[in-house]
Amino acid sequence: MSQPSPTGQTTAPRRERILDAAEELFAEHGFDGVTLRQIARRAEVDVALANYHFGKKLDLFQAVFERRAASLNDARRQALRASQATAGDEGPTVEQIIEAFLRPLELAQETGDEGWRHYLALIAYINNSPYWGPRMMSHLFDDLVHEFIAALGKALPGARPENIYWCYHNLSGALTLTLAQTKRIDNLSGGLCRSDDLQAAYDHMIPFVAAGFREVCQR
Amino acid sequence: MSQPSPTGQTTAPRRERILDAAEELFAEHGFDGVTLRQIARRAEVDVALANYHFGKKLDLFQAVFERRAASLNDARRQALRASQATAGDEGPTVEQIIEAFLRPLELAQETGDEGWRHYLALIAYINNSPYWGPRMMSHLFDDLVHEFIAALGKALPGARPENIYWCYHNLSGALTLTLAQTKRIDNLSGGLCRSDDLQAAYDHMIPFVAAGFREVCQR
DNA sequence: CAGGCTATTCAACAAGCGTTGAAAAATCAA
DNA sequence: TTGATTTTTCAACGCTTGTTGAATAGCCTG
Repeated sequence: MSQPSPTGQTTAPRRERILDAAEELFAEHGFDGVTLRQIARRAEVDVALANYHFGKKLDLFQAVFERRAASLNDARRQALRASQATAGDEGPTVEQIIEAFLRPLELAQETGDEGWRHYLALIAYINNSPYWGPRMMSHLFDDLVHEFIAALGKALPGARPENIYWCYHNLSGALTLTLAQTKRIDNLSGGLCRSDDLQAAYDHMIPFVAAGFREVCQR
Repeated sequence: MSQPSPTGQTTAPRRERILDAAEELFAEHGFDGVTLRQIARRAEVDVALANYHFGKKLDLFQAVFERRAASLNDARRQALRASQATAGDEGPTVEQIIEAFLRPLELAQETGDEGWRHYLALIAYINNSPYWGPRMMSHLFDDLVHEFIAALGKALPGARPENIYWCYHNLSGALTLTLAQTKRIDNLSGGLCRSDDLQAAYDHMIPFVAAGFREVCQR
């Protein structure tokens, strides 16, 4: 009676509902800004159940962080491979690589599954946090990032590795702020730009970043 | 007997010590990740004193946020004015404008005053936070940002305002991650890049961003 | 239907939280 | 030295927090 509900909304398995609620709340308020009781309330579940399924609060946080990581990494890796397959011997261009790095995120956010939007906002929170940031990000994303950086190195022959890393840092920052969905650019532009218009965000980000890479790494 | 201490370290006026401690802790752990008791302990002060000087916890947070805002805005505005003064009728170039936007931050962080480093990390935290972000940032920084955007508009004749705002968004993201000082790029690059090497960070960021603006806004 | 396992709730714990009012100390003016 | 004012401490409040152990309900296997 729990899974095949007609609406398919509130009756998902409780374990999953806890993850969903935690994902949304952690993304908006951070680890310390959220209470296990708030999570339980939103999941319509008893407080103790989170503990039964996930252990301590920090373990729940990590479970949320890891739930979608593999599938996200697969999508991005696959996009990179695809661009490499269609390219010639010299490999894909900078634009194509950045495109492969970013578009899967846009697609994930556009599935209509709000969970992905919250998840990516959570990644933004973690990536920008001096405390959780380095360790948690490294653990899940370093391998993938190094693949992309290697591809960029090939697309920018003769570039100094140091320069590539600094450029990646700039890319990562622009992306992080986009994922955070803070609505700041909405206010600033008087409604001309909308944080939730992801296609516009990435359409402007890709040429911006590609030009930056070329400028810094290729002269 | 309190101010003219020989070392000038721990004997600063207590009100200021509270702000310093709060600044550092809020920057690292966010608003909810810090306890008034932790702040008081670091400031070597009684818990109740924070309340006496600043009121509620949120008021203290805002006091920290506002303490250095005016002087920072002045420095950046002055840098913009200087670049406008030395430029001809068509105004400063994109590089010069970005330079004016960023270098005062580098200088602030390099004064040796650790407080500035913490303060700028706090701004990164706020700017990336969906909850505090838009309102608090707008209140203190919108006027200045609009001045810079106007200058960029003049340096990029014919550019669509929408494109300029999206480029500013990318710039803001790269800057925010730099200010956060998360050490992620240090790990990723195997020590090749250092988050606290601000000159390197800005030296790479300025041409990167300027090229991005040109690419997106000027063709 | 019986029995074992998993999932879920209930009730409560000690600890720590932000905040407060009143007492004490320090500072300053006359 | 007085007395008034500001600054700082003390002690405590009511409340919420994360976490837990025991009790209950649900579910599958035989």
